[in-house]
Amino acid sequence: MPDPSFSPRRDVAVPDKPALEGLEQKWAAAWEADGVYRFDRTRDRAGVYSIDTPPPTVSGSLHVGHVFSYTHTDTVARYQRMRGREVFYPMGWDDNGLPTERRVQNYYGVRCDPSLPYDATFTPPDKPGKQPIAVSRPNFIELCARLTLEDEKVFEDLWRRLGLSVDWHLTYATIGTAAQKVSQAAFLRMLARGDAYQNEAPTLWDVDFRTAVAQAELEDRERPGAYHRIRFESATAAGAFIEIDTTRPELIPACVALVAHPDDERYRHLIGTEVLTPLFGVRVPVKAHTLADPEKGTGVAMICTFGDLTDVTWWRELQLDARAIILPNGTFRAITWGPGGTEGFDTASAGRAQAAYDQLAGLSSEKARARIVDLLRESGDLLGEPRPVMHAVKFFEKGDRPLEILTSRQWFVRTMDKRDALVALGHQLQWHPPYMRARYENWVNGLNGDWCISRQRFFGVAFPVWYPIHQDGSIDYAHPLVPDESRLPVDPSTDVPDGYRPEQRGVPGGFAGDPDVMDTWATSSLSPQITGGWLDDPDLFARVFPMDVRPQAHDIIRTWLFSTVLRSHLEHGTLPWANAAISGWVLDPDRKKMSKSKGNVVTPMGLLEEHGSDGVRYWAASGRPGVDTAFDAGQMKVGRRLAIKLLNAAKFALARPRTEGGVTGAVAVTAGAVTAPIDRALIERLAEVVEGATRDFEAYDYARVLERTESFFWFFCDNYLELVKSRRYGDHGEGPAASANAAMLASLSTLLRLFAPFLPFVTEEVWSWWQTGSIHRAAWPDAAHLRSLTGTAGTAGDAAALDLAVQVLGEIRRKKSEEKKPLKTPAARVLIVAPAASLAHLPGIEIDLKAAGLIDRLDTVEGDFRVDVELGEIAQGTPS
RNA sequence: GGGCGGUUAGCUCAGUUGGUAGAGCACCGGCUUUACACGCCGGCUGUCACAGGUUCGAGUCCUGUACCGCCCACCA
Repeated sequence: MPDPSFSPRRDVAVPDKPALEGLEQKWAAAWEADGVYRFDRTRDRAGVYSIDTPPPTVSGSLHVGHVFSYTHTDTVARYQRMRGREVFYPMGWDDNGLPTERRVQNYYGVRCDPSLPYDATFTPPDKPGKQPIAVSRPNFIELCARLTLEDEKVFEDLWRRLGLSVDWHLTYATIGTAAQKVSQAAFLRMLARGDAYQNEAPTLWDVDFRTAVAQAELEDRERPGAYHRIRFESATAAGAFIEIDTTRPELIPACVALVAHPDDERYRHLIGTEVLTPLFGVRVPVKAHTLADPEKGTGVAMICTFGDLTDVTWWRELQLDARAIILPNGTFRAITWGPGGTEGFDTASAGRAQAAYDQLAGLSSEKARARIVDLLRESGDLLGEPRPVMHAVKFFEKGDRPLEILTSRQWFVRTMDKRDALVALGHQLQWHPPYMRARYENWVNGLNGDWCISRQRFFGVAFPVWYPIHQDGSIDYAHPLVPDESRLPVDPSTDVPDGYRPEQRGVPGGFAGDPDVMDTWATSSLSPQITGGWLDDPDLFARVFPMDVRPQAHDIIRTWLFSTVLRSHLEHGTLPWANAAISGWVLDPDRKKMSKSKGNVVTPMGLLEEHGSDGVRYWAASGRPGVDTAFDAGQMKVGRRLAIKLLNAAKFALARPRTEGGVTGAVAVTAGAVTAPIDRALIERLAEVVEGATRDFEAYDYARVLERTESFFWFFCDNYLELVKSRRYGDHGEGPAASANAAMLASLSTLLRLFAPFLPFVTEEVWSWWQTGSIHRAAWPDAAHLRSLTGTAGTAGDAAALDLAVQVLGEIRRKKSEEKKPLKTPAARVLIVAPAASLAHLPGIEIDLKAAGLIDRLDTVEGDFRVDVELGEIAQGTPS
């Protein structure tokens, strides 16, 4: 059976002192020059293995966790390449979004003001000034692009050093033109189909970033708070009160109702009555709703617009008034109370309400809370003192203050009506490890609203939409103006809708651009379409999509993975990929997630320099799919030693034996060349390793492949090579030497290729000593080919022969160790007691055993297995 | 409150159809052995979290409990 990867050179060149130093630079340059990882787009879909690479956020630095998970993907990519598939392995940069905005603002000392026109001559100051300079959105975006370009270069250098086999011609940026065009086109298609819609509704709002955020970007944080027992007086029976508990007394001015459970006997008689809010004297109804929990507080809750998501539900389902008090920046807005005052704020005691409220206007929620507690205490409406409590509060994951809920106009993607389809797609997807599907399903089933994709920010993909302005100056949101796809990407803050002139911007009868940008996930959820050339290169798209794998970490299943599945479902009616390979996190030795500060102490580049890229990759690849793994420099040292061992073992295997016939280290190994029982057993064992490794790689269990290969390799070095050393040097003739050489070379070739996905540098180095071409384009080892080397007779019984040899050799070693004798001490007499069936294998291994064990006399007796060893003396004159 | 993982040697972890408990690191002892002292050989180390159950036999399967971690939740 031909093995095209096994084409040894005639001029084998093994260095005297092989070393790892410098291999990364040497081979990274060679791979680039030779285009080893270049994607060949002439292959059809079946011949391609396509990867939906996660784009790391560039406005930060790469940390150990990135090295960890990207290595996992790279091992699979390299395996697939060696299996003969053309690997589509792009690299993206997530330079879109809030983190970049923040960095650019600080770095250049600027602030985005979308109302300004583009200034082509603008250059940022050398040093950021005290007062941020206001710049237009296009100028701001230019600065973002400029800064991220620098970051991206640093990232690329690290990835090359780590040995990621990406095709560096296939890069993308989430703010790049291609990404903008795809995002906008996909949005317009959603709009046309009705999958995207605009709505003015209560929305989760971050008061610092002053933008809407999505459910997926929430996180709960434990914060100290306090229950305040507040009394509401009956509107009809003076002196009768209802008591409630609240953690947000400052929202009393926004109170629109009280609510109790319909089955709660204590309050049933009050349902349908009205009460007056304390301090403000607003008449609000007492309502019944099943979400009111009799166990919580007093059993009656205050409904405000809006304190939390339950308030939104109550407000909507009970059809209550809206009484909004918080501005987008988180402060209490100015309000006129009393009959004829600001809508919704009618009250019986206007003067008192106004006096109270004026003390809150302009304050943040936190400050207003402290103030209103004083007022309530003075009025007697606060019963007892606040009772401190720790409770979970919702935050934007990147935010510093609790979220508020504000009514605003936002763009949404319909997801609630697609949950069943999304769950079904989750079942079609192959998850590695499988239990990660539960997180996805959990999330989909827990969705409580459509996906809000608009953000009131600047550095993102703009909504390609304008609105007509009525003659009265109001904006006609119901009839958005959209561009033809051929115009994309557009920036509605500078571009003009078809049929309008620039001077019509913002004037009655003219148009207004949509001021918002898309959520970063609304763009990155299209990563397969962006990299695959969905719009511009349908030929490429057909060759790579749906993709083979999405590698990513488990913390963004609810965001990136979910949204990508959704978008692919909407746009193509299919899954975006067949497999999801989920990586775990890197943890501190004390089991905490690697923190930023630690990540800065342990820089990835520093690790690569200290332990070598192969050493670091070894550690990374030992982390099983989906499993959080402790940071362990010890494992990197082990990996480095493994790489060094490979150099030395290869040097030995390729050394020219001292034979008259001039058999060199690199003869081609042909069918039937492996004849000695020990050699045949080794090859059979290796064939089994290859089968297992292939099976595991197909299941994305790269860690097991490494484990299997490594385990075999150490056996190969410590036992097999020691056993056959003498024979392969030709001490017992050319025939026996040829068998050992054939087995050694076949093993070396196979081991190098098994290790190649994990240790790309050292394996390429060794490969280059005696083979042509890159090992990373060589064929993955084949068990059938290996077995053909042992001829057609089969290898039954050979395994037992090898086992016996190893056991006896072990006993001799133990004896020498026990007696603290040098290993070169001869064994004067060795007696093997063993069953006849076992002893029958002895003739086949006797030569190797005697040579390796320095045995002078070897006897055998039938019986239960035992080995007796008598040591001799080291002969005088033995060279030391 | 719901869900998902985990609990095996001092440490980090394997243990895939149930069949006498494993590796590496660390530790101890020994050895310059014509690939490697960035090496080699040998040794020490376990109520497999706990309690039941199924089975001839359970680290492995079932039930429950405890603890750790993560995800989710309408936390007034």
